[in-house]
Amino acid sequence: MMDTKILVIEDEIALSDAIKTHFESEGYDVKVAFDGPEGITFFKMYDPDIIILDITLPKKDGWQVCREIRENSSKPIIITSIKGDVFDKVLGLELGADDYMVKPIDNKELSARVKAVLRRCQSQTPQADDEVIRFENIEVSLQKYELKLRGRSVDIPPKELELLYFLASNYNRVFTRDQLLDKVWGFDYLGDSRTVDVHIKRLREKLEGTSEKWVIKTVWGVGYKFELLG
Amino acid sequence: MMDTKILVIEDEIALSDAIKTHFESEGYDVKVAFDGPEGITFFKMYDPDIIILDITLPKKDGWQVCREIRENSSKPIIITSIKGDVFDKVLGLELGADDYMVKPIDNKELSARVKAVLRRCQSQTPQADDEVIRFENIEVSLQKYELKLRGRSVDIPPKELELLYFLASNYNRVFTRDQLLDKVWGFDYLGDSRTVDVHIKRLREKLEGTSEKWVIKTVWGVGYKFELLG
DNA sequence: CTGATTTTTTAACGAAGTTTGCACAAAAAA
DNA sequence: TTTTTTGTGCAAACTTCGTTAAAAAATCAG
Repeated sequence: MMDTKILVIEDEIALSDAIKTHFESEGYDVKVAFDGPEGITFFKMYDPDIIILDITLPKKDGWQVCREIRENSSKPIIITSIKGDVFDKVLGLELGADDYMVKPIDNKELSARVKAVLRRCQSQTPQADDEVIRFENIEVSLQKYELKLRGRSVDIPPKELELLYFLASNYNRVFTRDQLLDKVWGFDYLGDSRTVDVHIKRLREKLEGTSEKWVIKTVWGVGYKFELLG
Repeated sequence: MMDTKILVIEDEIALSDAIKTHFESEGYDVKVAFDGPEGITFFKMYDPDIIILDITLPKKDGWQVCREIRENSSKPIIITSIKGDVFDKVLGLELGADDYMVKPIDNKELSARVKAVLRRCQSQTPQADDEVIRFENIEVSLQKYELKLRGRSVDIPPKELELLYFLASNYNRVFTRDQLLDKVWGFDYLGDSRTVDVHIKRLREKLEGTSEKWVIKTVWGVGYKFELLG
């Protein structure tokens, strides 16, 4: 298998080091650039398969770098943004970014996203996308923003879908309300943790009686989990 | 229960008073410093969980204070600045501030930000692998918050689970009630050591007859241990 | 842009579950 | 026996949870 090459454009050395070490341990080939112009140069020289690009960079910011890379190439780009940054999803997508993450970066999550993005870009059929979670009688697609129960499409608001998707893709694991706010609502979210309860309630209404094999369970004093039953 | 300590470094007395009153009414412990050096001193003495730091301060400005705090600690810092101040977000982020607010300060928003920042800092940690403790017929997972006896999932309240987890992961070692209160309930817990007895009792009820190979044993005059037999 | 509709968030309150303090009984050492 | 330590039952205090309703925010259609 040919080594997949990752270019990391990131000025915070501690972070870029961590990412480099992590991906190298997973068998990728990694190169790091520390500012915008260096990023562009390395991109041309190194010809990476995927770029992980920070928004706040010295000399030339991430948006600009993204734009320039897109002039010559359609290689996938994952954008990372610091908390508190003015960060525009839509702008990112218009510039041709393929995914984005808000710092702090969790290596495991980054890995998953890199894999997902590569898979997406390598498979020619754009419809064939693996970001669908399936268990008995349930199917959650983040890309189509669609929930299917017993094969039937069910209307569901976006936040509920995202919450369900997150819980289901980390099944059996408990998350506190605060963790869910971070992961589903986002790092910068300001708001009450009781919000989670209400969404869970509405999810349970929709899912009620769909299957005996799984359930959204309350772990008293801790939080919630999507549990697969034996 | 809410024992979170906030250090407010702010020279404008009307404002610091308002903040103090507000957070105390929400159950936080608040201390106020009125200039830079005092802020540093209080930081060392008081060991707060979070710092709310004004930029314009007598004697030593907020940037400098931020820098000095960051030399020794990664405790979260929220910076406040007067509207119209020369105010550099990026500089702030580089110095390690965690959030910003522009005056005038709205108490509710400040509360929300404090909560959000604390949440962020707390959910940094728990990505750890699932540490499951296993002995014959027993399985304790802190990640799933689950206790399995003879392969069956058994309902158990969080404190009991944590106590069991702690004892089992330090099997054969005796802990006094006070040590258990420290380790399981938290070092700042104030309460009766008989509480431990009660939890031990209920644990024993649940675990009774599960296995001949281990037991929660009383060490008379000392405390308890999870003992492996054989 | 405006008003209607949907979604999300907040607030409140009762219900359910947990933890704790206390009193006293039982057990172990002295 | 006396003293000390531990076990247990119970009720009170406390936390957390589920649900509802209403406010606020976002989205959509015209």
